[in-house]
Amino acid sequence: MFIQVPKGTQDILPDDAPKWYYIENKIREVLTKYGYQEIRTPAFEYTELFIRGIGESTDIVTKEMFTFPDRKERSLTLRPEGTAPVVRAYLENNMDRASKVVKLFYIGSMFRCEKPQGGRFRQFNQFGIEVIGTKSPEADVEVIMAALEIYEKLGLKNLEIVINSVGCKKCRVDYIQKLKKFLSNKKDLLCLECVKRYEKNPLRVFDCKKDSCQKIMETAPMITENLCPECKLHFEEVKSHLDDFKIKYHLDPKLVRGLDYYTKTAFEIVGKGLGAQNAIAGGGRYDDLVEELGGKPTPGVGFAAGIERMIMVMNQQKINWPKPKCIDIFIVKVSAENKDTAFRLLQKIRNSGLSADLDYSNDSLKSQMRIANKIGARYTAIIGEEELSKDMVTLRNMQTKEQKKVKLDEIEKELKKGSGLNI
RNA sequence: GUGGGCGUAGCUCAGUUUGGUUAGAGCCCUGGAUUGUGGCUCCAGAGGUCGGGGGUUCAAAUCCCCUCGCUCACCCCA
Repeated sequence: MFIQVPKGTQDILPDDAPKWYYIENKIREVLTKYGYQEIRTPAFEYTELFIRGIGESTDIVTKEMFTFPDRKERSLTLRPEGTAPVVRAYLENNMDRASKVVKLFYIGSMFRCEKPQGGRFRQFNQFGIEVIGTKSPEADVEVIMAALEIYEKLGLKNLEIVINSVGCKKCRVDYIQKLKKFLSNKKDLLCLECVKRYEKNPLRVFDCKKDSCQKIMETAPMITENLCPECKLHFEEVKSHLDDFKIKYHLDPKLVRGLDYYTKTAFEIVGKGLGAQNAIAGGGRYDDLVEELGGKPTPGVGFAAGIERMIMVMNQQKINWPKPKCIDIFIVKVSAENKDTAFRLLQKIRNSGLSADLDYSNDSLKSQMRIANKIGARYTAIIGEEELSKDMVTLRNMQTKEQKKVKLDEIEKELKKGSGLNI
């Protein structure tokens, strides 16, 4: 076997590439309308950024990062997510001084060293947005609406919004204590995994799929019942704005996200029929992150969305992708003697702004016509003795089969007539 | 990291249970029928280390062991 792509990576082949730029353009179009500006950060950062940003005990940091030393033994890591780098860039470039609220978006590859699975890759692409500098619940809602509009414009259907509040530093600590207390005398009833979770992050016990653990958690205290007044009010306002815009959502007090920096609002957008990896976007508020990374206390909110998973949903829902543009004109030479003329004409047509191509081989006319047909050329320009003697080509409309002789100089004019060959 | 399924032509797959001549089909590709004209049809042709290595055997795509890859689920996430 030849060398293959590394595990969990993939080639985007010419047939699929247009899907990607179609999606990327739509993302840029919608987010620009919402007042966001694009930012591009490096593919790797100093490892410490992610340890401090995402959290030392998270799965991403403990077992999923591509980490390697540079030549001076400084530890680098391929970015596993986009928020920490954006906040780093925000601080490093003093963006807080330019305006009070900064609204950024990014599109790019992320890297996590996990075992690949349906909808899960080691290099995958996300787009995401970050609103830094406001604690207004309107920002939380705007972020969700921006994501929804992108999905809607691309034709995605059957999406569900799941939302929760995970509280702030203060009320979460109180709540976790309460939850631990509740679980402490039930530890022997929990599964092995959940006993570990109890120690590490008791909120995750809610996620366990085992019936026995679920049963115990039914009577557990809920975070939403234990929010401090500020968090409770914030959550109420977020919900009422969503109601106001008639955006349907599903409240899930058990939704806990895997990154430590989330506070208050946490949400996911879930696609149906995607298998186990069904979250196409996830995000929330991170009011402590900027400070964690060395800035002044500054609130923020955002989300990250998986582009591969979007494409999976779109393919599954049989969305009509825009057709890629075909070549305008394919030059066909009757014999090898017309090669030079054909080559010169080719470049001339290209210089006029039309797309053109030809087959460089000396294959038969029939074979060249087949190629023209296969690549979907709108017209062929046939060059032979007969045409050359009059400084003309035979222009053939490949759809209608109509053809006529046209002066070399008038090919461009002929094609640009609009309806094309009307002969 | 744990567990299941699968690797045969560029693609989709048959053949593996029960080892037995030159490993098949459809699509795709190339050429011809049509000597200056594509798609449809017909004809012909090309294309394979049967994922890789080792073992058993007179004989292995087929049985055994190892390995690599893909895939699904768990964990977690986009």
